[in-house]
Amino acid sequence: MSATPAPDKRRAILDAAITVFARQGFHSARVSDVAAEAGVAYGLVYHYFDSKDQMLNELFSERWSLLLEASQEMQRSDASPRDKLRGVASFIIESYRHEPELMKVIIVEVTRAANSFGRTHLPEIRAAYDVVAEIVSDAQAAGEFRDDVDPDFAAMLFYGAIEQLLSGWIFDLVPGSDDAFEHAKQLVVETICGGLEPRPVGDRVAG
Amino acid sequence: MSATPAPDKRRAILDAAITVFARQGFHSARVSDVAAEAGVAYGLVYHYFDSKDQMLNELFSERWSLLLEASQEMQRSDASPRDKLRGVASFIIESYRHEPELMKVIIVEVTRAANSFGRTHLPEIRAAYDVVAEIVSDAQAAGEFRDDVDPDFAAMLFYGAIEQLLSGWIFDLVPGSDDAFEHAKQLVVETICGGLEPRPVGDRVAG
DNA sequence: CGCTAGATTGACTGGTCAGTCAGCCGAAAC
DNA sequence: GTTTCGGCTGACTGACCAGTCAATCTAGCG
Repeated sequence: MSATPAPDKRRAILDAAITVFARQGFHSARVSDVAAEAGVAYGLVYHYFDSKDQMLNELFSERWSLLLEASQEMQRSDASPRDKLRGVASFIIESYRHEPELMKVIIVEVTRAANSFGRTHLPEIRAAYDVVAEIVSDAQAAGEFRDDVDPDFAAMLFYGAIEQLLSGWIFDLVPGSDDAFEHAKQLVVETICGGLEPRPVGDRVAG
Repeated sequence: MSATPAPDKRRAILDAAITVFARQGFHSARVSDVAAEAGVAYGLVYHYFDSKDQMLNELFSERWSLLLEASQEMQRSDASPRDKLRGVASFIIESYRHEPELMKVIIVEVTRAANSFGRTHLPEIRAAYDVVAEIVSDAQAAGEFRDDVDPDFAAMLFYGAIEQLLSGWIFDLVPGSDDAFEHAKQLVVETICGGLEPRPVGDRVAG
């Protein structure tokens, strides 16, 4: 009947993989751990997936496409550049708030693992950077951002900063309360747009 | 005689480890690869080192202590906050310019590998963040930086941004010419201190 | 009921390496 | 010349684990 014959078990395995990869890291996670966590026989994992790698690839792509989509939607909107950036930052931070394990896996095992899975997914990752670069570029064309900063450069700073924040929460370098999340959303954009040095006059009119 | 009996071979092994780890990544680098690269018998590696891990640990700590020292020196100097930050950024970027393989290993295998070696060296890594946080904190006390941004938060943004830049060069996301390095030193500090939005009046008086 | 097909099981295999170890070699000591 | 000892060698071992596969189970169907 359906194209995906028995989606329950397949999903259960994927969910178990999130938990196990987040807990032990992809490398030291055994396939048997995933099977056990899912309450399923070892062999069944290979019924639904070609390899251990494929599970991670699927987890990443599934989620990253949402991020990409959300970013593009922000970019297309008629919000201010600052609000567009805030939208992207919010989406990422909200993703972490709601699914910290999945985001941990994505950041730690893919995005920041440029040697292994990061390389595989480089095009997808870069696509997300490009959207941010576009936001900056448009803002420059409209005179709302200074034009002596390369948009790609700005995009790297933006993502680097947010990833570092998430890493801080993931590894308890810094407490990750709901309050901290809300605060961070504002602050990361405020800092990147406004800078650390005080503005001469009063604060600019916030969007 | 000397405390370190035959430093030549030991150093040769360590240097070979840099090359091999940078080329293949720590995980897929075999100890036999390191021995071959050093032109040395397999067993000799274990004469000088307890384990494969120890080599990486030593490479990291050796270099990171220099970074920490340089940062502390900047922090103690009477330069402007902006110049202090530029000093730290410059040191890191210069390190990459002169020893790209070593820096690649440090960033990719330790700093951004929070699951494995990053965890081991967390105290050292955090110490470097703390110095930057102190620079920011002092600047705030002197009224030179706005005080509504948490210094630890600012430090994370700063390091996140720089690491992302290095990653871009390391993995050829972005060309890494001498020019790009000089430009990046200026721009990363300028962006973080000055922000992406244009300053109302003329540029502030640079230090 | 007998048949088929897909889901499910888990013991087993094959390959990969980190780390060991028994011994070799050359130089200094006597 | 012989002894000693640390640097040095590389074949070998033991552990680990991804992926395989033959067999069993279950459900639908005529």
